[in-house]
Parts: sequence; C-alpha cells; structure tokens
Amino acid sequence: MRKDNRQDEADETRHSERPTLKTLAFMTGLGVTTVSRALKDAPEIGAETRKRVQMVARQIGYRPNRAGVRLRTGKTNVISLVLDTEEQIGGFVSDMIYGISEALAPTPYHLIVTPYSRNNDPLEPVRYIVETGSADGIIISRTEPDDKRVRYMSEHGFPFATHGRTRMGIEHPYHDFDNRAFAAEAVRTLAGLGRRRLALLPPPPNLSYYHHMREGFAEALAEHGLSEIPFPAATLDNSIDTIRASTVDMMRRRGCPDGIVSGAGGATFALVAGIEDAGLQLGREVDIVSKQSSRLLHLFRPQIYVVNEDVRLAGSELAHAVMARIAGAPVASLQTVSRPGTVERAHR
Amino acid sequence: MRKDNRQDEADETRHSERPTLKTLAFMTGLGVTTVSRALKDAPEIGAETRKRVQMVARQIGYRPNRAGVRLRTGKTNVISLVLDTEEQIGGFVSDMIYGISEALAPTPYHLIVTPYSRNNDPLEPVRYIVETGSADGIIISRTEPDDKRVRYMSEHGFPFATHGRTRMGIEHPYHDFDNRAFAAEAVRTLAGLGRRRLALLPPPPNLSYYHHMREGFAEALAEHGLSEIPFPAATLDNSIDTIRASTVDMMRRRGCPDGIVSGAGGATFALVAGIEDAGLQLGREVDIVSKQSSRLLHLFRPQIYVVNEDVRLAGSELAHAVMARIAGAPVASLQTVSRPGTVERAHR
DNA sequence: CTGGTAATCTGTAACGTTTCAATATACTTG
DNA sequence: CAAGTATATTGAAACGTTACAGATTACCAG
Repeated sequence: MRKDNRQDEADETRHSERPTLKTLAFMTGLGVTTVSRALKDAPEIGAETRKRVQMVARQIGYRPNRAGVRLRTGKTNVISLVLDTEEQIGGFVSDMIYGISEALAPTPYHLIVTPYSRNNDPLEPVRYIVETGSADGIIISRTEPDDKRVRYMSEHGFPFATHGRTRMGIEHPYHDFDNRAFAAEAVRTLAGLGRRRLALLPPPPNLSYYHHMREGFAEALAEHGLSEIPFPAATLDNSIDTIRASTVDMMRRRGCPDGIVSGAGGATFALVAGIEDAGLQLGREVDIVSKQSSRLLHLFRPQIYVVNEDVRLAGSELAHAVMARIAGAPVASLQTVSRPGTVERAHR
Repeated sequence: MRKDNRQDEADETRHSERPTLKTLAFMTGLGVTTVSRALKDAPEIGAETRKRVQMVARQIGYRPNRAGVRLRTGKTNVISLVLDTEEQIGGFVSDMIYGISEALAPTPYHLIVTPYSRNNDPLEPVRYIVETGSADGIIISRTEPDDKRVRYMSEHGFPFATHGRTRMGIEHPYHDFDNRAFAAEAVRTLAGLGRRRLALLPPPPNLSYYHHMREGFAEALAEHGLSEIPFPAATLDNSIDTIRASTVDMMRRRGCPDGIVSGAGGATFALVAGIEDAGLQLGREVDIVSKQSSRLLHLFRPQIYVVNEDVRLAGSELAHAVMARIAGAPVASLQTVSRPGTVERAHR
C-alpha cells in the first residue's frame, strides 16, 4: 500500500506547476531521497543514476525550492547588506551594490538590503538578522575601531565582512581602502607643489578610517615638516551647506591652508564652492587632493588632484569574503586592503 | 496517547531557541492552530484568548518563521528591485533604494536587489522571479513604451510597478516623473533668456521617457517658434567621454545651439566639459537647463539652470504601489506622476 | 429533554527539502 | 555455502506554518 502512488500520479498531471523533487522522483522512477542526493553529488549514488537524474533535472528546469531548503536546513542563501539611510552626498552605495551583485550572480546567493536610520541603534538591524536567521551572512560599512556590531556577530559566530577595519582584537573578514596611504600620498603631492599649511576634511571621528586617514596625514606632514590647519567642525558626513560654510569660514582667516586633502568626492564639491566663495582660486592660492569614487571631479575643476577608489571592487571583495566565511574559510585569508592608485590630474 | 506531549516538554527546555507557534501553544496551553489564528485576529477566536496569545507572543518576541510561511502559503514577503548593472553616471540607484526601504520599513516586506547586465535579456531576471515565485512583487525601471517585461508580468498576473509609463494598452501601476513638463519648462526658460537654437540631450530612444521628453521639447519649441539643433548621436546612457566628445563636435559647428536641455545631472557634467572644451562659456554663448537627482550641479557651475527630481520619493511611491497591488488594490489608483518643480538657478 | 446551532477550539495533513535509519542487492571471503 | 560487507536505494520524520475538517461545549427553541 504505497500511499504515494496517488500523489505521484497527481504530480504527473499538474503540468504547469513548478517541478519538485517529487516530480523528478516520479519521472526517473526513483525515490525522493535518491534524487535529492543525486543532485548534490553524494558519493553513495551510482554514477549512472546520478547522471540520469541531473540530466532530467536540467531538462525540465528544476530549481530547488528556497523555502523548503531554508525551512529544513536553516540556510537562507541570502547575504544582507546593512546600510544607513542618511545619504552621504554622491554616495557610493550603488557601486557597492553593483559590486556585490556581480560577485553573487554566479552563486545561489541573493542580496537583500537592510536599511537603518543613522539616529537609531546600528546594532538593531544586525541583531534582527542574526536572531531571526534571515540571512547567512552580513556586510556592514561605517566600521568603527571598537564596533558593537562586530563584537555581536563575532560572539554569535555569525559570518560577516566589514567595509573598513577594526581595532578590537577580533579577527574578522574585511576589505578596506588604504586611507593611510592615500592621505600620505596626498600630502606628498601637495608638498611637491610647494604647499606648506595643509588641512584635512576627514570622515567623522567615530569611524575607523578617520584614524587611518589622520595617521597618514600626520605622518607625511611630519616627513615634510609641514603644519596642519584644523578644519573647523566639518566631516564628510556633513551636508553640502555645512561643509561649504565651514570652508568659507576657514579660508577667510589669516593663516588659512594652502592645501587641502579631502576624503570623498561629494564633499569636495562643497569644499571647492566654499573656497571660491571666499574669493580664492584653485591651483593659485590653494590646491586640493581628493579621493573620489565617481569620475566627476575632473570635470568639476580640472585643477583638482584626484585618487580613485574602486567601490565596486570593494563590494565584490566583501561579497566573496562573506561567502568564503560562510563556507568555513579561515579569516586570515579574507582580509584585503586595496592600495590607492597614483594621484591624477586632468590632462587638458 | 498524545505523542505531542514529549515534544512540548522538549520545547520547554530549549530556552535559547527561537520561539515558534509550538512554543506559544505550550505556554498558553492552547493548540497550535488556535495560536496561529489568534495572532492574525481570526474571528472564530475568543476575544480574551486572542488578547492573551498576542500578549505572550509580544512578551517573548515571537516572529513568524519566514520559511515556514513561505513554504506553506507561497507568500515571500519580498519585493524585488530589478536593476541593470551598467552604471549610469551619478546614477540615482541609491536614492531609489532608500526610498523603497523607507516605504518597506514598517511592513513585513524585505527588499531584494536583482541585477541584470544591460547586454543580456532584461526579461530574464523578471521571468526567473515570476517562475520561481521568489518575490511577491517586482519594481522595474528603464521602462519602454512597448515593454516585454510589463507584458509578461501582466499576462502572468504578477504584481509589479514600473518607474516610467508604457504605451501598450495595458493598465499597470507606475510612478513617473513628468518629463514632458520638464522639457517644455526647460525650453520656455531658455526662450526667456533669448535663446533660439536649442539642443536636447535625451535618454536612449527605446525608453518611454525619451518620447515624453521629446514631446515636451518639441511642443515648447513650436510654441516659441524656436528651432532644434540635433545632438549628434549622444544619449544619457553614454559614457562621460562620449558625451563630452559629441558635445565638442556639436559646439564647433556653425549654427551650434545656444541653449541645451539635459535629462540628467551626470550627463550634464560631461556636457559642460564639452562646451568648455570648445572654448565657449556657460551663460554667455550657451545656457543649460538640466534635470538632476543629486544636488551637485549648482556647485559645479552656478550658471546651470536646474530642475530637481526626487528619486527617493519615486522609490517610496513605487514600493507603496506594488504593495497595494499585491493586496489587491485596483490599478487605477496606483498610477502617479510627479510634476517637476520650478527651474532654479544658484543664488550667489 | 431532545436536537440543533452557534461559538471556540483542536489534530492532521500538507508545502519541499534533507537527514536518519533501514532495506535490498550483489559481491567477497573464509 | 554461510556470513559478512560494500553498494545503491529507500520511507519516514522533521523543519514552522496554515487550511481543512472535526470536536467540544454551552445555549436555546421546541
């Protein structure tokens, strides 16, 4: 008395429905278990059977039901990108997403975007994902030297990768741009132009790369015996108007900087506007070296010196890192830092 | 002989595990079915029981298991945003995502990003989602007047919303920016400045809003008795270099335009660079009216006249539209067009 | 009282998958 | 040839949820 009989036949009739293991089992005359195993190349399945099953599966376009797998195994095949919704000007989010997508495309993983507002607790979305198991891995950005989220995910053994490094004695996968090298190189460039009094427009001081950038800046400053003019209360996170006003303010003082290093392309727009508001001219009274992820700065003002950051690459690296981590790869192999390219200027 | 007894007790012990309906059933002393129904306010559940269950559920932080729901009901609680990965310069993707996220945040829906390469068939990702049922609804952009994807989803009764309208006799939810009004208003502005020979930098001609923009452009041109100078083979999709080169080419000819309408902020950067390459000056020999989604154009060149498009709003509208469609709302109520704001210029 | 009906509540099955323990078959080996 | 063993295959159970068809109780009309 095979009660399955009834169902197999029913299965046969529902033509338009999506094929399941049961469908395959019926078609091949095998049991569901065998089919399941054959599809994942289990060793205890006969070579011929395996081939036969896989062939039929491909023919009828079988795709494992994600909900079924997820329910049974807990594996979601989802990578979650956790983002803050307070748009940074000219943000690099789209590039990051494209990079991740690119890496995920040939895999069974899907990308889901989990937002949080910067005024809320950044740990919250992470905790939600870990507690509900709604993803297999997480990618975060805006990493801090001592990062709650990193600690939390580490303690819970949850796979993740960070855009940016930490300094908390926890080893974890990351990808980072070498902001130290960038800042140092930027200062050297300005020194080479004869600039002596430099200012830095840095990221907010709670973020890891603030420190890297500052270190590189300070290091090269000392190296060339230059001095720093402090930027009054402005960071890359501020609005265009804030940065612009802050810049005007700074540039109107006596002893204003003759060289500025900017950590992001969007902010540099505001920076330049401020400089010009103050009646100064780029390449004359001041020079700027700026990082950028888009390619617009050279069009904006050809006098700007530019270092490109490939955020798309970062996204791709991060995606590969989380996946490898999920697969159990050792952390040490999943930490990459991309060196900045050379400082470029528009060739007109 | 209640075989469940064993399991209920086991359930009781696994403290750290995530609560399920069974956990709730055990705690309240009710059956799993009752609990399930109580949580969704089914009418056949006693008022007191309902309250009791919901209270306990809230206390212990019960969250329905998505895989369970999905497997049983087919409901994924996922909205998929289908994107092409060929980055348009200064693309608005991040804004769109933020807008969608915003709308989805207070709902059980998650956002998943499904990319496709522009050289591949754009129908493919859509078909994948529909066939595998991996989302409850889809949002697409780069809508064409006769759009395969729209036809496909319509025929399959799959909920979706498009960024941009179609002209194929199929009613469906959409959100669009009134590009016709934008172009017309842009032309009027240029006419008001005494410009007589206008060029349009349009989107690629296969997209719907190409036609809208062209119509508005042509209409206002006729209205003021102005003439069009054709833009040689450039669209908003082209690279910076292409647009720039194309612009130089155009501006060096006799009878070059004295006014240009540009459909996107990113392209306008290239456009301006081209104009200046040709030795012309903005506000003197030429004026530009450009749409933008970021706020950078005024910083770039204060002479540019700008119309802002709120892509974040678009995202939010689209998300609401799909969700409403999923819930069965009539299509007619889910079609919105946002009117452009006034043409602005930097006030220095 | 009897029989009916509304109001509450409940067990079972099913969604598609994988894991476990078991079975059937063929092949060695002493 | 008995007994063990490797090979190939299998059904049942479980993951967490909801739909279905019953069950139990209380109440009311006749």
